[in-house]
Amino acid sequence: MTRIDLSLASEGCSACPIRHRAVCASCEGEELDRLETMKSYRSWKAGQTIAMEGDDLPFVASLVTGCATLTRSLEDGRTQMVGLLMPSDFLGRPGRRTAPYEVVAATDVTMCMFNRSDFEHLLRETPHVAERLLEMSLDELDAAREWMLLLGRKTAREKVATLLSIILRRAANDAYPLHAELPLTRDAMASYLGLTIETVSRQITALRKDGVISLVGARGIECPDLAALLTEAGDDDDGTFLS
Amino acid sequence: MTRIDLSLASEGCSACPIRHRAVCASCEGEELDRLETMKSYRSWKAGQTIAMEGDDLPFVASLVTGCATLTRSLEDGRTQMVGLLMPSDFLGRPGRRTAPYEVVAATDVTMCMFNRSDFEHLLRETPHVAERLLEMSLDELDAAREWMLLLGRKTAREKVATLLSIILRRAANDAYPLHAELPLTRDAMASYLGLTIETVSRQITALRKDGVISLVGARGIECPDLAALLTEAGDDDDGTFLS
DNA sequence: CTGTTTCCTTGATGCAGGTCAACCGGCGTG
DNA sequence: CACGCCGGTTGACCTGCATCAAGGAAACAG
Repeated sequence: MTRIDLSLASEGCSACPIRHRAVCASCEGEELDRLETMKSYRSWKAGQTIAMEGDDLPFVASLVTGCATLTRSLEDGRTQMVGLLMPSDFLGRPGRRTAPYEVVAATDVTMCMFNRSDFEHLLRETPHVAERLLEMSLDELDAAREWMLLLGRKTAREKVATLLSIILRRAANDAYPLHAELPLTRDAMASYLGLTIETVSRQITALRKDGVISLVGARGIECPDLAALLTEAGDDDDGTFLS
Repeated sequence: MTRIDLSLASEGCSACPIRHRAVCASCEGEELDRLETMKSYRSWKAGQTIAMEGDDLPFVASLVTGCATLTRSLEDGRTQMVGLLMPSDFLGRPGRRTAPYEVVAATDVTMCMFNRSDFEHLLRETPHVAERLLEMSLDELDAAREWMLLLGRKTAREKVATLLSIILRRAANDAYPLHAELPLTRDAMASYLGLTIETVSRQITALRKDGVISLVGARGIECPDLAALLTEAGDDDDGTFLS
């Protein structure tokens, strides 16, 4: 169920891959030392549940590697993804004990965890961290609002094109054609987009047949012309809304 | 276009109706005095635009009275409401100059405004305020996520029932049957819910015919049985997601 | 190697909600 | 008073996506 990732545990914060983007980004010297003593790593395998809706969540954490999803559900079982955590994203909320949504590892995941009440103390004493957390929360709020526009008004094709463009943009290697490995199953994509698996599959097929993207192996996608994909996405503004 | 609300301008913060819920909630004494010197009031009539998408927004503000909407749009004109500001809610983001969405007064509106860079200074110097702003932002994020569940997965009837229940709950006078005046036009409701005007109208009619609600005059609704309405809304948890 | 499971694709069909259009009542204005 | 306008309702029709169903391919276990 749980395993310690030794390669990370043995290194200090200064070698951390999310050192300069996570909630700890603005910490230096003493503050960083303090964080160092508070943190612990924990990993989950793809598909494992990190927390259930309503669970007690005694920690907060930064996602170090992998990808995790936040999902809310209705009583009859319909579900909607409401958050997608990527490396450096923050999980948990100071001042709240229970998780308001299910948290699931979409790929293998490693988190850098802090005891919640310890972290709350830290927040009160180091404005740096509080400031950075506010900034990250506001970014997430912006992302959520962009996502609302997608859910409320975009067509299935636009939704799929938008998601693919986000993933490609994240992968952001400067190679052409743009290439990325999908961190999400069709199921997770459908949950993200407020669609069914079948519709996602059909739209991906359609985009492929129209030459906007191509599939490489089981999980890879390529896009020869990002501008074309962005046009399909309905808004050709920057649309960087995964925070 | 702009007018000063004298009844508010003449009073100090201590008489402010949102004194204990807004971003200033935790301020006392000197901090409050400082806010007092920084603030100014401004009002808009229902329907007026407070800021356009992309506009420079040189202030941040607390909504004192009335109701305002935040709306994002696609290039071809489709729009989605992404925020609904009620009294005590905060508008603007420290560290950003331009509004990422259109802000419109849904009813007559009065705001308590601060110059943005002055407010940013204040934030850095008074952790109280920063803390409160973080708390409010996280509440808004929760609200946005609940809203995403609605947009992605609820049926038209559930959407309308959810919105009505939120409005009734906000109005929260203990009288029965529960009563409220709708602060939103059908248009605004449709924008909120990711539906068309026609569908909203039909669903309201349907709920009325089914005895779940009744209409009183042009803008009033009554609900004899909130539990029944919440059942129609699809989730009978508390669903308080207007922050 | 074979059976099972998981993930994905494709096809056939139905329906919720969008679109287009007409109409109604209230209200402000010339 | 007549008129136009605005917000809302209702009807007829259409379509985009969900639903139901079947089958393929890759990964894995025995």
